[in-house]
Parts: sequence; structure tokens; C-alpha cells
Amino acid sequence: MIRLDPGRTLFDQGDAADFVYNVTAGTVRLSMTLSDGRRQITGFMLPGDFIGLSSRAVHSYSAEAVSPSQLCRFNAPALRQMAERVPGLEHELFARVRDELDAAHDQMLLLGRKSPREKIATFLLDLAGRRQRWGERPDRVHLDMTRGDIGDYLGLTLETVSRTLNRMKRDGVIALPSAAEVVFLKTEVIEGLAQSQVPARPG
Amino acid sequence: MIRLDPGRTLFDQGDAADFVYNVTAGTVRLSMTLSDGRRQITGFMLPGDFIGLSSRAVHSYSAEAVSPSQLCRFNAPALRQMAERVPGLEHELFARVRDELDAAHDQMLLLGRKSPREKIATFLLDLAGRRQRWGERPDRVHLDMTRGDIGDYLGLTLETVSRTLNRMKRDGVIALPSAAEVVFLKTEVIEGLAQSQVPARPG
DNA sequence: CGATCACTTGAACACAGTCAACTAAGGTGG
DNA sequence: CCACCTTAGTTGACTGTGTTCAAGTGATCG
Repeated sequence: MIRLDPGRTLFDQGDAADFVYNVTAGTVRLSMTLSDGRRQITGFMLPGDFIGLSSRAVHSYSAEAVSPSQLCRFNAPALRQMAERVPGLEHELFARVRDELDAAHDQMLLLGRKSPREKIATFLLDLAGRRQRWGERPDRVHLDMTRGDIGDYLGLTLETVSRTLNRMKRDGVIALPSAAEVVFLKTEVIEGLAQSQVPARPG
Repeated sequence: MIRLDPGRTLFDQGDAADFVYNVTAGTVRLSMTLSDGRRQITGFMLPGDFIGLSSRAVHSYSAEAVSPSQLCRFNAPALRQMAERVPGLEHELFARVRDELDAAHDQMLLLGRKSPREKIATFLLDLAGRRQRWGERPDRVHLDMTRGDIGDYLGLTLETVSRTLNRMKRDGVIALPSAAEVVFLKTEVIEGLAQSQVPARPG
């Protein structure tokens, strides 16, 4: 069991990929950085998600805690051993990687072709949907990451994220009781903006 | 064995994913489309690449031939049967999906954070690198897709693709003997622009 | 209570998108 | 064989949107 304070690094781009992790609490961001500091967050990992399943010998991305997080660590032999004992585990892990790939394709569509409003709408619905599986309310979502993180996930600047959220608030589509709390007022509108390909992945 | 003329569809977004394909000749584009026609190409599949490995029951993207193409088709039972006979095949297929995921992460970095010049440079080097494995010259690359296809792959308009290529030509970085033929004149410059994370995937 | 960090908001700018015209290449049919 | 048509590519002018730069507000924590 590993505990990580917000901002702490689990591993860095280029580190040996000796372990696979399962998030049990908190939020972990996976990111890639160019030499001049430009950053792309490739995913926010929530409880239940695996980290490092896709990596070969070396991690191609960094993993850092966004909020206080806990993770289970598995080394390769232990994982192989477990796969032998638990029937269907291998298939489950394979399915997880496939789901990640599907999600990556959706994100490519978002990054390449969606407007800031559409990006934010898609992001909010995705996050709310994933949290809903753990009993959270479907009509609101807590953002434990900063505007900068969201921007680096959606291919926007933090200013554009802020402006877009506040414009949606002004338009009566969402409410922002606090900077980290988003309430969906017109879910149909948000869903229309998102045009989500994803039909709610099971998990 | 399936033959596809340029522009023909192998399968569409939403079709049942009953088969897995291996490209043996030509180029196939995988794309996702929003209701208003905006399109994102998630990948160009070249000889040796598998299509449909990542799909669940239904394809989340369409597959169309870019150039005259040939593919081998496998249904799920045949694939399972083959996996039992050929040792290491299952691992190979799993590795392919992981590589695809890695490539998808790189593409997210490209789409979210790279400039048009950097996008084009990355694209050219990637394509040349993949073709090199089949004996093509490493200092040039043939583009069998249109400027529009390239734009939809890189999150740009076709005009920006054209302008960027011609500006790189004017700058003496590349030569364009024809619209479909790119010659690398200053490979160091192109590599610098690309800042490729990818250390040449084996295959 | 002061310092820090996140967020918001405004103003100006720049860059890629849009619209449009034109050129080039390839294919078809008279 | 040439004329025509279609499709792809190039190039220019203009526009608009998201970025950049900057200032100011608000919340949290030692």
C-alpha cells in the first residue's frame, strides 16, 4: 500500500516500469512533458483504475497525485502469479487496456476537433460518470484538480478553462457553488455539447 | 483476403466488431466523426498493423482504405484457435494493443500541445520510420493520404497542412518533388521540431 | 495576520481557421 | 487525341477565437 500527498510523484517519464498500480483512493494524473515545459495530461486515474498496465520496460509518462491518494503496488511476478490463480484476471486486464485505448481515441477526437465548451462538457460528464460508479451523485461533480490541470488535459490554457466554466455558469447550464464544485443544471445541454461517443464503459 | 479500393469502407463506427484484420498492403485510415461532420483520424494503419484488436462488441471508429489495400480477416474463434497453437501469439497481440496505447498517448501530446510545424514534423518522421521497417528509404516518405486526411489526423485544416509543408519547403527543411513526395533535407531540424517521445517501436 | 496559491477577469495580440479564387493533375468520353 | 470535368492542392485576404500578458480577488495555511 502506497500513500501519496498531493503533488507527489509516483514515477517519472523514463523510469523503469517494474510495477503496476491500482488506485484505491484519491486521484492521480498521468502526464507527458515536452522539453520546454508544455505538458499534456493523458488521464486522471480514479479508484479502481490501473496504472502502468500499458507500459513496456520504461514509463512513457509521469504519474503524480492530484489529491491525497492510496495505491496498491504489484510487481510483474506477483501479477503473473495472481493471473494463474484468479481465472479471468488476464482477460480483465486485457479488457482494461482496450478500454483505455478506446478512451484515448475519444480524447483524440476531443483534442483535435472539439471547441472549448464541448471539451469542458465532455470532461465534466466523463468525470461525473466515473465517480457515479462509486456512489456519487450524477448531477454534480467535485474537481480535485486545478484549472491548469484541466487545461493540460483538454489542450487549453487555464484561463480558457476558467472563462468557459464561468460562461456556462452565466448561461445557466451549470452552477459553481465553489471553484471545485460543479452542479449540472441543464444536463441535456451539457450532453448535447459533449456528443459523447462513450456509452458508459462498464467496470 | 479482402481487397479495398481507395475510399472504400471496411467497417463503420457502430458496426458489430466480429472480425480482426491484419493489413497486408496499402493504407487504411481509422476515424471518428461528430454529428456535424467534424472528423478525427485516430490512425493510419500500414502493412503489418492489426485493426480491431481493441474493439469490444462494437467498433468505435470507422475504417476506410486510403490507397488500394489488402487485409487478412480473422474471426474471434479462429483467432482464439490460432492463439492456442502459436505460442506467444497472445502476448504479441497484447503487446500490439499496448503499443497502440502508447502511440495514442503520444498523439494526445501532439494534438493538445504541439504547433502545426511540430505536428507535421512528428507526422512525417513517424510515417517514414514505420515505412522504413519495410525497406523504404529513411530520408523520404510518400504520402498516400490527402492534405485533408493529414489535417484530420493532426487537428489542423487542410489549408494549414498545405501552408506548413510549403513553408518547410521554403525554409529548406524538406523538398516536395510532388505533392505526395516529401524528402527530408535537414533531418536534425525535423527531429528537433518533433521532439519525438517514441524511441522507435519494434515490430 | 501575512504569504502563497488558485482562480477570475480584462485587454491586446497572434495564429490558425474560414472563405474564396486559382492552378495542377488525372481520368473519362467524345 | 484532345476537351472537359473532377478532385486535390496552393495561395491570398480577412476574421475570430483562444492565447498571452497583466492585474486583481479570494481562500487556505502556517
